Amino acid sequence: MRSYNQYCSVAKALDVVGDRWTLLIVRELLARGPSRYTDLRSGLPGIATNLLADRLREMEAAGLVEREDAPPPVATALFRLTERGAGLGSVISELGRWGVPLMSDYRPQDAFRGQWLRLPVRMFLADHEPGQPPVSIEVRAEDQTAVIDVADGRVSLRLGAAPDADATITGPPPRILTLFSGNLPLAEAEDHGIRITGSREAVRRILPRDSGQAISKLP
Amino acid sequence: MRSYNQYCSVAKALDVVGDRWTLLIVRELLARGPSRYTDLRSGLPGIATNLLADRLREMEAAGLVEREDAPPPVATALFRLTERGAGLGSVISELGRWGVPLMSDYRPQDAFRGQWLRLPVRMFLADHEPGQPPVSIEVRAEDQTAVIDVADGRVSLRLGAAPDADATITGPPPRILTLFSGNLPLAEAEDHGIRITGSREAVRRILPRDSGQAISKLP
DNA sequence: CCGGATCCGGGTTGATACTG
DNA sequence: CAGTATCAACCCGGATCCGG
Repeated sequence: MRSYNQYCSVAKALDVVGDRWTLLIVRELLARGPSRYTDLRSGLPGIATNLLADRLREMEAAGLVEREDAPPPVATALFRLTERGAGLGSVISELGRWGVPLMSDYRPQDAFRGQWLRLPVRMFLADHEPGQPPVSIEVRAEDQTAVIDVADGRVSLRLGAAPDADATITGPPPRILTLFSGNLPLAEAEDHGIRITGSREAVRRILPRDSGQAISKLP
Repeated sequence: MRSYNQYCSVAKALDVVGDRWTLLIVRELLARGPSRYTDLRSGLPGIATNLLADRLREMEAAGLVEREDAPPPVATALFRLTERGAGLGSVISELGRWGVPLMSDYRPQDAFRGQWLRLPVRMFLADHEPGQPPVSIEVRAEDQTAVIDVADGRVSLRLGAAPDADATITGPPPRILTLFSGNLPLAEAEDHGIRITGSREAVRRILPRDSGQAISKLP
């Protein structure tokens, strides 16, 4: 990217991360952890393969990303954030928070990935009964499956299935987001395309208690 | 900007503010308040005039900016942030904080504007003696002049001169930044191109007490 | 299948000139 | 002062190809 040539820390930061796709690559590495090239590509639907390669090189040169050659047997490289790169987490968080109201428009061409739930989970959900034993909740949105683990008073999300989950939540991504943000009472969820099986108590345990104003009301 | 077409609030946010120059226009409106077109242009050195006009139109359409026609006497239009646009303040702050270490490279072609000190002032300076009477400190960096007002335990910056200031700080922008960030002890400042006149007590009152690790050490 | 490199068309940006 | 017009240069997106 061309430099803005301004002696201002915001401009200097944008000189480094202002290129198209750069911050989304950081988002992906934050959400997935160290990733292979191909996994990054699938987590960044729409990116041209040459652009991903270009950006990763630039980000490596800028000290945001490290390329780690895996040991001989696998022979596949991993990309991971450096500490400096991970320092962009707060920027991503604030951008994501600001963008929440925009989630009310879900267009057919919008892609969705399970790991993109990690930020909303951290932002909206909490364990309201930390004393209780751990539970796990499977989330199925579109064709993506992820698992919310609740333990030690903390809520976290991982990719993959959990056949023995205490509950499952199934529905289109925007409905699930609305549910998580506190704008869709659990009681009304089933009327809006959400299906819940198993322990509703487990779900109630982590949903926001007060309705957030985050996402616009349902139509 | 082309949409990323991803159902993720970070991607949606970047769909709106990810274009080149857009966040810097927000920075400028945050730092200066409602501004005329020409003032924006001078606060965004390097921007092409057609791009500024384009961006302002897009930002108006996106609800970030309002165009206010001033009352008859002046007959000049002002651009101001909407509440939604001002909500980007935390994004700008985090970007600016992340960019602080990059301020160690000051290149000859880097432009500088007095209002760009507003973020560093808010980030680094504080009134350590809130009980004392108000003071004002004039800052001269490059050809820019600004005034730091200290009153009611708060520190703020405004553009313009203060002939009756209690103290003045003069020096190149990077040295002043280093001083503000706590990485240049006041005692050594004069050896590094900083000139201070008037009450050093007034200056000491607002400088950080502990040396921050923000900006890299001096060469 | 993984991890890119190369090529090309089109859209965006940048610089400058010009205008009400 | 507040933009519009024009055009060249650059960047991005999409497709294709290539070596392990």
